[in-house]
Amino acid sequence: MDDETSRRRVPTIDQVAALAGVSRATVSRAFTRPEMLSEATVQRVKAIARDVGYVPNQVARALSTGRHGNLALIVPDVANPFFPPLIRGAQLRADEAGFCVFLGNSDEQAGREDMLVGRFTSQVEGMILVSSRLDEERIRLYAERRPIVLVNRDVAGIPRVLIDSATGIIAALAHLIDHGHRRIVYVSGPSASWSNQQRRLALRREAAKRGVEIVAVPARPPTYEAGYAATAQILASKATAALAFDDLVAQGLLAGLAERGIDVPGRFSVVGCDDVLGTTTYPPLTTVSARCKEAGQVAADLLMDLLKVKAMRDVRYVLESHLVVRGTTGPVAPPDRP
Amino acid sequence: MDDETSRRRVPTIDQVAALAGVSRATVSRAFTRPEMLSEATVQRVKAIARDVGYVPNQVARALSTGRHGNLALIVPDVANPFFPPLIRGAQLRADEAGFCVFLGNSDEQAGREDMLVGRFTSQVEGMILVSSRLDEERIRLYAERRPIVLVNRDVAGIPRVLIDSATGIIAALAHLIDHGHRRIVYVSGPSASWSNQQRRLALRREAAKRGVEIVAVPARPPTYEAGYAATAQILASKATAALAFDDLVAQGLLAGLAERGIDVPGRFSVVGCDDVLGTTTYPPLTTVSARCKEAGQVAADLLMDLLKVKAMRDVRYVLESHLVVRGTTGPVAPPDRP
DNA sequence: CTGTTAGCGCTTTCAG
DNA sequence: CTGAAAGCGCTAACAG
Repeated sequence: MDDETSRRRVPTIDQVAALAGVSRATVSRAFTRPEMLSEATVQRVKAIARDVGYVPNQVARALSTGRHGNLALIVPDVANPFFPPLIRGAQLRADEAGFCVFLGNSDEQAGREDMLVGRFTSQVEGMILVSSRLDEERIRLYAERRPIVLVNRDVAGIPRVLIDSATGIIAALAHLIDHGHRRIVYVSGPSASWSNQQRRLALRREAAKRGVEIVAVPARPPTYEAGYAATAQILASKATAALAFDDLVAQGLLAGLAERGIDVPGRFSVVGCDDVLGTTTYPPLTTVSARCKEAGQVAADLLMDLLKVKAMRDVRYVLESHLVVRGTTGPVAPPDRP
Repeated sequence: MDDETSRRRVPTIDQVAALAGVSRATVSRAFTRPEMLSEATVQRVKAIARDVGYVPNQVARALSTGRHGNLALIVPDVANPFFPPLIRGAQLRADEAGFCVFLGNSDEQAGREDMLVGRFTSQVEGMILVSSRLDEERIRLYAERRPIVLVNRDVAGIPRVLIDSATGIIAALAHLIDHGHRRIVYVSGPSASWSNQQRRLALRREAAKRGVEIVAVPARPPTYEAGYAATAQILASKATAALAFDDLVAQGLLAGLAERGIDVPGRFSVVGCDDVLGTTTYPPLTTVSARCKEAGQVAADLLMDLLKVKAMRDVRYVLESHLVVRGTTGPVAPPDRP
């Protein structure tokens, strides 16, 4: 038991009950179901509670009810610009519903994610796992204990929200084609990534349909450095535009281009993906908006719905993306005439 | 009581005890005081626990001990690139110490911050308030209930960690002076901000000492847009370099400069602050590194120390900053000779 | 409308 | 070294 510092003088339900001359149940009800009590009793109890500074102990309440109004959000890396808006979105909704949110950072490691899930389980009513690295079996196991919502991870039977970049990618391709581009490189990301697969596939399919050529150049891991390093190869492909796996890669490419004195979008067009860098650079990046904030909101809403209904439905919520045209795309340059 | 969905199948201490053929007390001790048990018992209990996926219920433990191993971190805006590294840092330490962290987003509003603090109080052992908007009185009040550590907020008597940009700013100034700059603008941030005051003051003092001229141009709120919009005024000042309140503002300025065809660093030098954009842009930004990640780590460590010692010391931890020279600064341009 | 009676799952003396 | 028993503070049937 502790203790002198942290719990000293914190009044309990019994003290209030004694003072008010009622039972503990009555005090409890005065706070949780006042409509069950006479107006007078409620007032009296509350007045006394206020006097002695009584506040129901959430921990005790949680132990008894199993509901503590907490949820957990686990992401691979808080510092990756893709996640903060998502976190923000989820938090916004949680806040509105009076929920507190635990944040976990898995560091992209399944082991750490596993540990975090364990640590959170008893303290939350449900969890949101973003880009989970856990294997399906494990996810299913945890989902049996607590409602779980997945983001950007497609496991049948587990509620999930997926950001489908296909729509945006297709729009981006159309945009480039409209501007006369006929040979376009896709700077690809992690081959195991659900997002990368989506993007690559959509691009390939659409390009075939439209009769333009796609050249794939890898940038792995998908970072600024990788994009920068890929510049030479991209240029060598004789393409006039590039669509990058994400904004970070696109920025790297932009840097590589700038360093070679190649004007963007005058001589080369670049499209990013995710829209996480916003307009923080020059020229502002044309990109496929991933709506990560919405993904967070939807996931949180979904989770809290599940909590309410206490029924596990097989939800697969797909968020479409769209193209945001800014300053890095333009008409294909006229051929050099020396 | 609930319930079928949310608590179904979560193994309890009793099940493990039964399976291991020991008492609950022994299982409990296997996790909290293994040194009290024989090595063999500990192993056996833990093995079984692992098999059935037992993890001690933090809520029950908290009710019994008064300690729940949670802490809260409240920031003004998760999506502001300054905070994620800080969050990451704090979390890293908390994790290592077995703490779970609640994340709160105050949206820069004192009211919301206040509400969050209230909501968290009963569930955490302590809190970290980053760039708190609460007034001192309120902070002091809360600090009486639970240990509180402040980041970038200087309230006497409350443990705080401050990122002192002065050292970095002075280095930046020296760097610019070395390159021949004699008239430099400071693109200032929120006047109420502790950080802005630090930066401005350091710059002013050092400039006076070194005999160079500082021109202040405001960018409020400190955003990309504000930096961009300030470009004209900055140019009009006839300065040859600018030091921006933060990296976002610096980026805005960079965009404004690029749009006018002014070469950086050929014709104009720019220094950012905080080092949150990293090298994600071209040219890579010369900036004053704020070591935000360390700030988070120190704050978390400090808080957990406080928790251990149960004594409130008046700590004022100052983190110095330093200059990171990248590609946006260079020698002052030779005068135009038409 | 209000009281009684059991726990929620875990820790912790106190005995063996 | 291990077990038995007594709660931590609150909620939730079930009776009245």
